[in-house]
Amino acid sequence: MEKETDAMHGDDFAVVREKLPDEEVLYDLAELYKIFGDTTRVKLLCILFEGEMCVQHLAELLQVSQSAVSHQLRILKGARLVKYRRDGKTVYYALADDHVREIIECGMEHITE
Amino acid sequence: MEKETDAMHGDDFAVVREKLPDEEVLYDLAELYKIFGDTTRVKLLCILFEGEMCVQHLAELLQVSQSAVSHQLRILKGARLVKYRRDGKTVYYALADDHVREIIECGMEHITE
DNA sequence: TGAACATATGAACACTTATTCATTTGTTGA
DNA sequence: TCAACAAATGAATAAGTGTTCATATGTTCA
Repeated sequence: MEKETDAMHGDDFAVVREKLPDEEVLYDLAELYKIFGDTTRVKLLCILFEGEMCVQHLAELLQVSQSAVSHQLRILKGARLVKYRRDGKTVYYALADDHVREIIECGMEHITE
Repeated sequence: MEKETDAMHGDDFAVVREKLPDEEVLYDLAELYKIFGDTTRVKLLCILFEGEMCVQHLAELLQVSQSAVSHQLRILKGARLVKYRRDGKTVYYALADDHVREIIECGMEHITE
């Protein structure tokens, strides 16, 4: 019985392991979601749905310090979720692409079900 | 000029605030993504794509302790991302619905682009 | 009932992370 | 060039999180 059970597990494991994404992909996936897992960052991204905005205004809208926003924007930038352009002294941030929108909308569906 | 700028900001803010999801929704959204933002949990969910599995086997597949898996399953259960059924001494976990699959696939697209 | 097994849970610890504060970098206009 | 402003950054701190270890709960079978 024990032998049979072990064999069965072996097979199951092999099948599942085969279909499972690579360790690295799963790690990157978790890292991506980690970025969305913060209220400040999610708010930033949602605000940018409406178009580009400068750091100061983002801070005002979010009611957090300029420094805090800047730190978070750095993280979003690092994950290529936002892009930016400089116009004189001010820097305008915008969504990098529509993936961001899709990901957030996908999560929204689960929330508002 | 300063007055005009302030007025503009006021309008912008009002427009953006109007379209922005409620504070509570954004909080819940971040909480949801926070759950996906851990390698162990993402792996658990991906494994469950292939069907239900008991705690012990999940632990073996993930190479983590039974306790660790159990703790993480508790979190997934709390977020209604997984469901479970008891059969004797063993408990089998499975995905709660297809939302989970969609959310993970959505993130995958961003990774593998 | 009690031994054996599967799972769940609580406390503790190490590690990560978001914000704040102080400072620096970069840009404009006088 | 220098003062004023916008944004970025580094260090420090406080709060949150995942794992481990020990133990409890729940179930089966002798």
